[in-house]
Amino acid sequence: MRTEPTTAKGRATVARVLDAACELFARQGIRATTLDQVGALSRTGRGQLYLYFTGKPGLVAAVIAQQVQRVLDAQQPLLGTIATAADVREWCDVAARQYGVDDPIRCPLGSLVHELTGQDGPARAVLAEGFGRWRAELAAGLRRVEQCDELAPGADPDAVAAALLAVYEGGVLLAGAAHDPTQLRMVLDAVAGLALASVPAY
Amino acid sequence: MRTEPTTAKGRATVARVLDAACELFARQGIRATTLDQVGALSRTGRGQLYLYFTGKPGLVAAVIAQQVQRVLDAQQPLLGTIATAADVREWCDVAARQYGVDDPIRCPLGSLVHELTGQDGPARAVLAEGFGRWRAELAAGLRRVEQCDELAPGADPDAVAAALLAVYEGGVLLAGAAHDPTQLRMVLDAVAGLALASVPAY
DNA sequence: CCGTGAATGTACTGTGCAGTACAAACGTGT
DNA sequence: ACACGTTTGTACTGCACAGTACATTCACGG
Repeated sequence: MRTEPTTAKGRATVARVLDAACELFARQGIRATTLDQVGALSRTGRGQLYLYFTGKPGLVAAVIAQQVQRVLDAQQPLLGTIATAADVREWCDVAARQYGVDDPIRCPLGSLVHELTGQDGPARAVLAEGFGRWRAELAAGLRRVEQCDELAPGADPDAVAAALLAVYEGGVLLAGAAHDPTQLRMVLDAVAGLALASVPAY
Repeated sequence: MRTEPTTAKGRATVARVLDAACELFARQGIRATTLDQVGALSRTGRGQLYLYFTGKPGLVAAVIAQQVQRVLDAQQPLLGTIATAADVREWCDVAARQYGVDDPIRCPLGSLVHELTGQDGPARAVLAEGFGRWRAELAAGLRRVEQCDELAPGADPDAVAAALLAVYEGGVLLAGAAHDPTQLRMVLDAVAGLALASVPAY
């Protein structure tokens, strides 16, 4: 961001651009999104894009930071209250259900990983740190589950958290390739089933 | 492929182009690879690219088919002989160890998923079918493990196979974001640990 | 009501890359 | 040795998009 906006109008424009870019990057990828598309969706001209961001690389960096914040904010209410095995299953359910049969299946964070070239080290670091925080919050929830003795015996909350996050990202990938959201549900259920103490109905 | 090569020389050229394109697509992605780069690496000119392939989309389709075949061929010896829990752990170990600390961490198949636009339906289908075969071979191996009673009680071989593949793809993604191959190893070990019967040393 | 800095829109430029045309070299059968 | 189809290299064209320059409009303080 070259010039900080000083007026309310300017800040609104920056927010609109960020929103539009988040949307487009998540839906069709970074390289497939042109600055004209961002301009059209946010109803701004080229002028602002180069006034508030230093060109496309700058916009990408800003969007990644924003997208990380968004995802974590969206996850927080669910992750923060995980305390039982049922809550974990609920989290899986929500994660799987967010993708309809029609819209493209991509994680707004995961889909960005492969589009960063070797030279955007900082952006990649922000992304990696976002995944780290995500995993940490999940691990905190799983530790509470462990307190209730609803974790499978011998399962390490940190390892399970990393595994759940990975299986989610991988599940999104496979489901995206097959255009079939149920593949995501299947793998999430599979790992959840292995990691949580089976609670027979007695 | 517009024109099939009829001579040995022509076939050799096609093979060289396919090799070079596989390499470049896997390393830097489809959109980041120019036809000139493919030409340079395979020591061919533009002429051949448009003689044997119908332009870039055609090349992409051919490369995907080739890449699927390659990965499955490479996996076959290992997957075909899985019979015990130790074999599964060995598979995880090999999968994790293939990435050095320096080279970019990307699955040659997984990294392609996000680069296909909505319009390359056939290419995506080939990719999805490749994942399907991969999972099927893994599942066959896990069924043999089940025969030995070395699968965790109640674990379904098919579900575990899907989960292992997903956690591999997701682990590659996370490890790639963090530039840290150990993240892949961690999540593979975590899922393998949950899915395989714990064999205490007694 | 005017002046100044912020914000906005547009028209222009350069470049990198996909796609095309075509001429030269190769090689195989007769 | 010749002829013809195959293979190869290169030079050209057009376009899409990032980046730039600049003229115009807005809004707030004096």
